[in-house]
Amino acid sequence: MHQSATIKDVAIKAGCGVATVSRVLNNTGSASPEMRKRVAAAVKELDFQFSEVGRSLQSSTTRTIGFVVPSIANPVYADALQGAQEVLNLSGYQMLLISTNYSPENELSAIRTLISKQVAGIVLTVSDAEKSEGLSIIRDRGLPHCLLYNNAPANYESWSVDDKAAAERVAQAFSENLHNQTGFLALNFNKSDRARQRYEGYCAGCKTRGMKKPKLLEISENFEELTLKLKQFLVENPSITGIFASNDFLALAIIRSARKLALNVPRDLSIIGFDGIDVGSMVEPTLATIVTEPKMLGAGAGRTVLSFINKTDVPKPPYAHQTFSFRAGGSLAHLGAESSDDGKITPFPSSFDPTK
Amino acid sequence: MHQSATIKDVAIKAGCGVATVSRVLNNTGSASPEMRKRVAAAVKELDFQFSEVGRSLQSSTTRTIGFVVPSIANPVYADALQGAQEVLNLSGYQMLLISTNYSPENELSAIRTLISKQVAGIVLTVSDAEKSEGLSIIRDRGLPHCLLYNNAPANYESWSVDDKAAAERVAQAFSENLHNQTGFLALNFNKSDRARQRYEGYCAGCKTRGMKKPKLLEISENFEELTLKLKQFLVENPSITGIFASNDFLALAIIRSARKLALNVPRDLSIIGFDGIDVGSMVEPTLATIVTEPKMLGAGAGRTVLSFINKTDVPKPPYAHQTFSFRAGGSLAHLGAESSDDGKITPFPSSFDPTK
DNA sequence: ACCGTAATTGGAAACGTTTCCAATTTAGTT
DNA sequence: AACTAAATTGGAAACGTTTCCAATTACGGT
Repeated sequence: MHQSATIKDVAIKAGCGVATVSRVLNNTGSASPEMRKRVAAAVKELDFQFSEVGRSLQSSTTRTIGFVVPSIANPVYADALQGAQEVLNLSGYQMLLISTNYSPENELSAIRTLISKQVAGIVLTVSDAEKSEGLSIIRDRGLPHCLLYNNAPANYESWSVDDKAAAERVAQAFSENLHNQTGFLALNFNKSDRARQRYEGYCAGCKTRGMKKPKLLEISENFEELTLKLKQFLVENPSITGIFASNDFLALAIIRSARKLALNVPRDLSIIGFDGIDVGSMVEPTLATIVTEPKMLGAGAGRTVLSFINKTDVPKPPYAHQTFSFRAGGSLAHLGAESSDDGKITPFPSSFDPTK
Repeated sequence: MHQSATIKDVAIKAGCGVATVSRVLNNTGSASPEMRKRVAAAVKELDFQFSEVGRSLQSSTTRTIGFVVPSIANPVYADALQGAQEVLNLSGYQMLLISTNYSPENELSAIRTLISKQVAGIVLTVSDAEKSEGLSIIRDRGLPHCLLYNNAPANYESWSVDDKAAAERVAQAFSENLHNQTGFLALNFNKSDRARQRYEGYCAGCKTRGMKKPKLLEISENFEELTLKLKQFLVENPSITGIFASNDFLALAIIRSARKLALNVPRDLSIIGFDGIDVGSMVEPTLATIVTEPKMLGAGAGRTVLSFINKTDVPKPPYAHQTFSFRAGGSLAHLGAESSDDGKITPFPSSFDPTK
């Protein structure tokens, strides 16, 4: 339970001044072999490690990058963090992580906290990049930063999926398979500009391809209600043949709900997801989805901030159309002439209860 | 791009000493209303925020807790981190996060880094709690700490799933459904004491219930080879009727592989997973699995460390048998008399290719 | 008007580093 | 042997806080 030794302790034990210890340990300035030996011995004996706090105060820079994300539990951000982590570790930086639960107020206080902790840079995902107060603060201070999963306003660095283009690609997929009227399923629509941009892009894509404007199906946290909402949704919009879910998790959930309503996916209802999580290709039917690369994006954002700090070349984010790809899957059906069942549904009873 | 203001700047602008500013801002000691007003004005004008670095140096404590986990991308740890995050935030602490990629060397250097950053406490998952060098260092220093997902040696605090008991529960489930010879599927068996303890517990459970000793099927990172390995495994062990996968992800992967081999789950092969990820109950068949609560565990570990720091009552981890529960699912079949197909298999060709 | 007590205030030290600069030692040249 | 240049060394200041302590000011009560 011993207190940490300081450089002063080392100096005393080695019988020299603190300046010498500092020089020896940092390999800056000269020192006699004899002195090096004595210092090394003292360090070993005391199990000395520098206090980063002392160092930071003196150098006014911490080797710490702040991260602000909506949720760690969301695999998209978790993967991005893992990617960033690997990049940071190689450069000897650490990750100070705050999750905001999709709340703009938390974003602001998180950013303030990171600033007072004197992080060397910040990687962040905000709920609305255009209006974010925290983001302006960061800018005003001239803190190295990079957006992640936010399509950036002018002059902001950002590593992100081009949500609009990706959503248009989804419209294309539905169109190619002769779907005309589809739905868009979103969670927390108002809390994230990502969901909104996907919807926007999707509407645009549908319009371009002469499809009907997609119907919006919005749900809150509560997944239990999803089945009921889906049933209601399909009754109100009987011509719907497909649903674009704004993430894969929702896609799998809606497939389950469809199953509970005795609907066959994809025969009665096609589903396309977003994100490309691995389990999507393990389930039956496999999930048609937009595949993204969260790890690559997180790593990129990390590298970008590091490059600002080190004043090296800023890495180029991928071109918009390279931030995603479409993965075909069994959940998307082609509405050929042979398809007699055109979306008319018999919503219940549930033929199968997976909770049993 | 302005430099951060310091307390000295505030003092000058407010026309007083730094001690006064400190007292006013921290609400410690007295100050005249007039003075408070002047200081407040100066703070606002300069957009002053304390430097936590300066504060930490003086108080020799950071409001930061270090976290060491094998991987952020693994949803179990991601969820645990999210749970811890929420607890920390409420107490005004932040999370300094390092992931080790399941490597003991990285564990040690991560711990050293955290110590030199002077974290107030550490929550950590190590690959082998009995032998961890980093853990001893933490102990020697008397740093507040708590293990997460490691069953603790004596005197160590830990929030963890009782892997052995949970694995025994899996044996019970197979036994109740009249399975006799089963397999155990593990990834990175040697890198984690979790997997080993599950295997141990599972073997013990099978023995207790008079089942045959489970066969071990071990794979490396590469999921592509899984199908081939499974085929080989079943050819070599034709009497196997069920497989216990050491996590849900593996369970879903093995179900896919079974499907590729034209095997029906659960008719030809039953599967039980571990972790209880949500998608497990969305897929068809639903996944029988051990449900755990990573968020609760992460939050508990966080609270434990905070309680050490604040010298308040240490929260009690759940009793061993409350750290998990068994969730029934369609992937586990009852081998009744009507089951004519007793595990004899015709391993190929694949009748369905989900990548098409 | 005067005194004692309480409230208010600021100077200075301390926390653990790095780095400037000056002082000392060593080595090399004549 | 004397002198110069180079290498080695340590003292002290600085980074941004908090807090001890002493000094100053304000306020009631006689």
